[in-house]
Amino acid sequence: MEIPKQYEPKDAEGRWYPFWEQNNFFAPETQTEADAPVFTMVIPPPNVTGFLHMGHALNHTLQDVLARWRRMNGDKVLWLPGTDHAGIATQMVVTRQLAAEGVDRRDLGRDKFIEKVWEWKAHSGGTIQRQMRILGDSVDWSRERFTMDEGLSNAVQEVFVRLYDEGLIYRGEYMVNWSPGLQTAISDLEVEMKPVKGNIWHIAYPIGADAQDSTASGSERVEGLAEAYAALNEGEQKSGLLKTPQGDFVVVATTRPETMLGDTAVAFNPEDERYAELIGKTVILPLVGREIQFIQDAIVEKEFGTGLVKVTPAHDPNDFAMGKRHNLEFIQVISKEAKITDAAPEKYRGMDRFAARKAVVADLEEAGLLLKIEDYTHNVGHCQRSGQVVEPLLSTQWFLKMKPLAEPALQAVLDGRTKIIPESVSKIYCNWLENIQDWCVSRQLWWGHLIPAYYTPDGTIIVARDEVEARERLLSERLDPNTPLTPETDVLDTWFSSQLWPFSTLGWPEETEDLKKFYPTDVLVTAQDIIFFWVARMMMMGLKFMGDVPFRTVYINALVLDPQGQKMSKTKGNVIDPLDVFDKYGTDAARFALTAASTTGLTLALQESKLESARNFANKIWNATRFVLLNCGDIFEDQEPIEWETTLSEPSLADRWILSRLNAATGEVNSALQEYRFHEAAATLYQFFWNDFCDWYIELSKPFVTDKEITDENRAVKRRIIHILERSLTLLHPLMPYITEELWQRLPHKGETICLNQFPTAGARDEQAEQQMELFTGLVSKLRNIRSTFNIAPSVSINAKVAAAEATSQAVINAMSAQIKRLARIENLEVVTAIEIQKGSVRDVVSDIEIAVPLEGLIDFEKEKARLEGNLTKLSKELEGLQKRLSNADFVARAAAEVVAESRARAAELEDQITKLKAMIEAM
RNA sequence: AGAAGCGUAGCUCAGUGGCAAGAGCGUCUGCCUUACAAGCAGAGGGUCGUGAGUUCGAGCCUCACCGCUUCUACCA
Repeated sequence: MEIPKQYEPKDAEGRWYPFWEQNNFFAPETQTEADAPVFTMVIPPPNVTGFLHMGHALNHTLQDVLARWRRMNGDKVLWLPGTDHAGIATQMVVTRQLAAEGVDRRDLGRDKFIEKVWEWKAHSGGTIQRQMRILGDSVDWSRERFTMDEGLSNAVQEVFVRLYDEGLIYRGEYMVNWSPGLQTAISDLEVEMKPVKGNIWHIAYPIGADAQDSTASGSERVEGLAEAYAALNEGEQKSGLLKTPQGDFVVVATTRPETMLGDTAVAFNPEDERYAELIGKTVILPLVGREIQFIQDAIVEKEFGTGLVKVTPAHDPNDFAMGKRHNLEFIQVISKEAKITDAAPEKYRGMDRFAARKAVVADLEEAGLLLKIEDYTHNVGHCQRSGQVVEPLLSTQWFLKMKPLAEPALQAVLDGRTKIIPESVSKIYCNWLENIQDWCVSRQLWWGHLIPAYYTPDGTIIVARDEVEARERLLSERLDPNTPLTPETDVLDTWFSSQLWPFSTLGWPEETEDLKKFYPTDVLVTAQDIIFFWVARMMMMGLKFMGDVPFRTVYINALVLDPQGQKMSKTKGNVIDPLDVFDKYGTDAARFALTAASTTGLTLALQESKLESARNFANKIWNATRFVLLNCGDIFEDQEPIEWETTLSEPSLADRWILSRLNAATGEVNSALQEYRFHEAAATLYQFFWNDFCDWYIELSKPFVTDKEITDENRAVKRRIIHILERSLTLLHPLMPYITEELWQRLPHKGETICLNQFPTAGARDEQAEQQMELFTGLVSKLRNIRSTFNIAPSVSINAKVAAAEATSQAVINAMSAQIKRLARIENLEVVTAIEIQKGSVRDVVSDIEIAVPLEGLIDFEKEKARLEGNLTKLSKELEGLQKRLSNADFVARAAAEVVAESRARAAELEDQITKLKAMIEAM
């Protein structure tokens, strides 16, 4: 049989996915047992425009581990795939593509553009799906969904209408985050605050009553204000006014001087005595000439800047609130294009906001009103998608009231109906819900779900599923059903449809079989950056429309960092493409590395070394199987799976031990996955397979397995090794699907695929066998250690004497003596009752066993003495600690009885070893 | 500004109040021992951030401090 010495992942990875998919192994219908438990997950839908990034690779791997594990446990598993229409991102991609062809989106028109998007999706939209197949995602492709599908669009419409009818959706003119780059409103969550180096400009506003026409128009320069301001700041501030021969001035400080064109008040704190005298007075707004009032508002902090704030109600959220409170005028001086409007003086009209800032500053300087410029770094909102500075703008938009929806979603997590892992994330979740703000859901885009609303010529809003229903609603509101209706052109925020994902994908609002069977889902595996965007909103919608939480458990997977522990970002240029990684190391290795790195933390630094060791592990699995196939293939009589052999020969110590270790590993893997401790499952499998199975069991099997004769005993060992290997591959399959399928298919097996092979359940441990094996491995290791310490070449044989105090130890040594000799390369192993003092021997002790290795002439006595004394010191120190503890009456009285007993036993063992070591040193 | 999390071997991280604090990688030594050099065998490496407290007993619990990270809110 030809089997390469190195595992070549490409081969197996290309072959098995089509086989799995064509045979429908991943459809829940594959599980035909009627009362099988149902296990459901919906995939966090990636953007249809996107490519999978490292975060997806991790996210999908963990979901696939769960799905495959549960499926092998006999559950009816549905892992539902799909993609998100990603309004902004997709519109940008297609717009850019059209632009490259020389076509302007606006010339094309809305309907044609949307056609183009669908065309684009048909041709280029399959990337995600192809990549998911490479990852090995065991999703049910027959149930794949897209957020713009007809069914999901119906769900969106239905939800919108119902929420509107309940008064939870409203339309109105409010301050929103406007993205001038995208020409749409965006939600608070889509605004990213970034520190920007800027300035605070201190500007003098002349007091109205005293103001001369000249200063108001700015045609004549005011002299000496800056000096007066400096003087004012020197002394005690009784009054905040600047008194000059040309009249009194107040000073405001601002980071956005261009917005002064829209100022309609100047505000100060009611408790600020410096400005109390200003009540009832007005200022003349420089450059504009508008007379505006003073207001008092507690939001203004006395200590910040000058304690006076210019108020621009149409261009700042706080000022907007003040404007509402004090009934101020709202003057929009910045347009949706971020240009100065006609509401501003002619000179500035049409200027870009940043150009206008420069012009305003220059003109104030000219007029002598600019008193101070401070450097200042402050947080400025940027549009997450376009990167442009967000403009707070007064705009008519649709909003969703969140408080009434948030309350049940909060409660569901507090009372544990949905469990968030890790626990710390649920605090973040709760905190956000407790302070939730209304959500601006309308977007001025073309690609997305149209808001189901109509307007009559007089501006009455009719929300309805379609025009027919709209006319019915007109009638029911006693309006003319033939009134001309203009449909709304705004679309909904993409997250408005994503929040319905756990039930819209199952057919809602229809009462489908799937919906009944699969809702609520069991687990949502997702990333922490979409807890607010997505998880919290799904919770709200699930509770609202399904009356139950959308998922029992939310598992937050780690954020994948680069090898230096830095967040990956395009600007830093440290983004790692998962497909490159999967290509280089193999899918199974990459999956294993990601699973093994999924520890309790919220981040995960992806190191090459982890991928390498995972690749080496895959190779180890390959070669262990290669060994079995080459040496045990001769007993494959038929394809019947090989069970644990008990009849041909009595199981040896090694046999009992490996079965016990397998049971231990099986139990640990099952409980680790049950509790989402992915790294523990991976570590357990790695250690069991490599350290127990390969390092010891396969090694111990060699004399039997490579024997040309097939005795009953040899046959039994072969059958046992095949059994353990088959069980190991099955345990490994959820983490490493391709290599395990590839190898399992070559072993005697039942069933078409390892994907549906029964996952092992843990049998009983054999404590005695484990203890005895520990004695054996300890002895072999000690002998190897002696060889290594004295530089005995592997080719050189040595002799050894051993004497065990306990009868059980003696029995183990006798039973395993051939193996001890083979593994430690001992020519003659003498088992004696006591070792007499003998010069020229290396002495040591392991557990209750004394060892002597005659190495006449090879021993440096000084060094050897130092070595033994080193051991002695170490043991004595430990014993000292134990004795101190045991002599403490409080410890003996209060500590658990087992702990005390253990300490005593350990102390006794140490005393024994110390005595032996002392004798050995003495004898030298 | 608030909130949360993290500081354990050279690196990345595990670690239920109680065995002698672990793993992978890296380092050092010796091996092409018939499954695997992507391997085998052996070794070295730790005042568990600092300081106090609780406890018979603390890497783990409490408090303070230092350092790093993230999230939320945003004051002109």
